[in-house]
Amino acid sequence: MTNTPNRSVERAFRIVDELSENGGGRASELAARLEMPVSTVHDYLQALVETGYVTAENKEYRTSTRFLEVGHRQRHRLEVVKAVRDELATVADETGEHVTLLIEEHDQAVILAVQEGPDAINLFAYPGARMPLHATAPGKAMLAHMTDGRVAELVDQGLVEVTSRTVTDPDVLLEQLETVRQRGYAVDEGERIAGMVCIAAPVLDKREQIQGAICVCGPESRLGETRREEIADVVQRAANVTQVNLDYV
Amino acid sequence: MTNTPNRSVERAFRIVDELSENGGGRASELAARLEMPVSTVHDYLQALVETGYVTAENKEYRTSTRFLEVGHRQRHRLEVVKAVRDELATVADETGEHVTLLIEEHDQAVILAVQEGPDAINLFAYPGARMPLHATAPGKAMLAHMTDGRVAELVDQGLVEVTSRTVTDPDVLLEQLETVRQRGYAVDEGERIAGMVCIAAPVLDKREQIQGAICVCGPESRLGETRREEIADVVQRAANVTQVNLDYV
DNA sequence: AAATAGTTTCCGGCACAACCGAAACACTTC
DNA sequence: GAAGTGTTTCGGTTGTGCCGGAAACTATTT
Repeated sequence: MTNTPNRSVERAFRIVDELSENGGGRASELAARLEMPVSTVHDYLQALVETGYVTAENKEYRTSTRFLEVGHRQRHRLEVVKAVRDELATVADETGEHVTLLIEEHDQAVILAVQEGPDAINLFAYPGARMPLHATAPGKAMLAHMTDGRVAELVDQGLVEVTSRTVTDPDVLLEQLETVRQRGYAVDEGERIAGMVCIAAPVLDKREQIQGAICVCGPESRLGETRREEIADVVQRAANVTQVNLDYV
Repeated sequence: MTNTPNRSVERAFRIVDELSENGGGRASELAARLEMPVSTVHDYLQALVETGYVTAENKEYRTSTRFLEVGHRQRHRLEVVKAVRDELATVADETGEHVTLLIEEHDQAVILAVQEGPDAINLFAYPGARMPLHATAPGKAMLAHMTDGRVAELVDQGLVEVTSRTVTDPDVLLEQLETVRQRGYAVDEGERIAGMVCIAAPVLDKREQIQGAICVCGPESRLGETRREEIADVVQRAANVTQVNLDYV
């Protein structure tokens, strides 16, 4: 399975990752961190600069804006983004909270768009940010509509504990997913960020395939039982509209 | 100079570019387009998927959201973006037009942030979008503050004609750059997009090094002589504020 | 069902390019 | 100006990327 998937490619992106995490660096720094010979790292950096995906400014290397370009182009093409159009803004207005659109990719939940309502808490949410599926409302909303086999696989990979409230028991998770299917929306109570409650509805296409999730996040203090239900309604409506757009286009 | 900058890296990113341009594709498609053996392309795709920068969905490959992530992280770290904070929004409000923040990278002007005013024309402007320096107001604003040597180098590489109005004569360009330095702002009259006028002011740091440019774009019909001067004032003020933030932080 | 065509995936041996040690080269710093 | 730190160049060896060919799928047609 894990044969030899082209070492050069793997190494090149290891370097990119490292650059991205530390916001840039010098050849020797990277070499030390990645435990590679300096000369090798140097060769790679040179090659990466040549491609235009890395820039060098006086021996300081950093990832270039080409990543933004590629990222945005792809996002633009994803149907969900088109379909969700101004729904996110509506939800942000109506709830006042922090609203995001997410999709599933590589077994993780990834943010594609962010819309902050007037009272939104400032979260570390930006397009491209990723998080485990089982520890978030949108993740659970999406999991609830995947095949049992797929879910089992993910469970097997282990349910990482993000906060003390994170669901790590497979049985509890499966039970919650059933609830999600019944109610039509998912909730997370400080399972990813302590003190934050998130409510998310799944976006499905006409074949009942999961395409993403719309998520509202706010502080626990502000989200009592009744307020949650209100929000759940708004989010579900937005998800439905999106679904219609998706099928129509 | 152009020795052998790691062929694998170059090829990997050629494939990424191709995927990005066409919004994805199959192994054989790419192989045909890039004139490479299918098996080779297949190997690369496999490796790319392994890294997480490409996703495969039932034999359809596309660039993953990791590009967004890397791009946004870097953008977040660029000082100009922090410094420009809400200035863009102010400019968009005051002018009503399409406002962008750009930097220079790899001899091109690259958009980092977009803010649309109430009357903004819908342009193909997104973070990461790039354009030639000499054919845009922000580009000229930045060129005006680069060393003569640097400018000469770029001129030597040729001044591509983007529209019929694009400045392609080196002498004219140099003269314009001088004007930019005197007036403090640059103008482009349909030199990149026919019918669009752009006005841009350079953002410098305390060492007079160019850090970026703020740009306002609107339709020719709406931007008469007096209106342009008004906009020039607004943009220049915004650039100044940004500069102060930049030096202060 | 069986046959056909068009893919993707696997395999393996050869050639050549990645790899990295060592040396040369830039720099600071004392 | 010598010593220290980091970058770049060089080149021989070795391991791995490369790609032709074949097998395994998938889809479509008869």
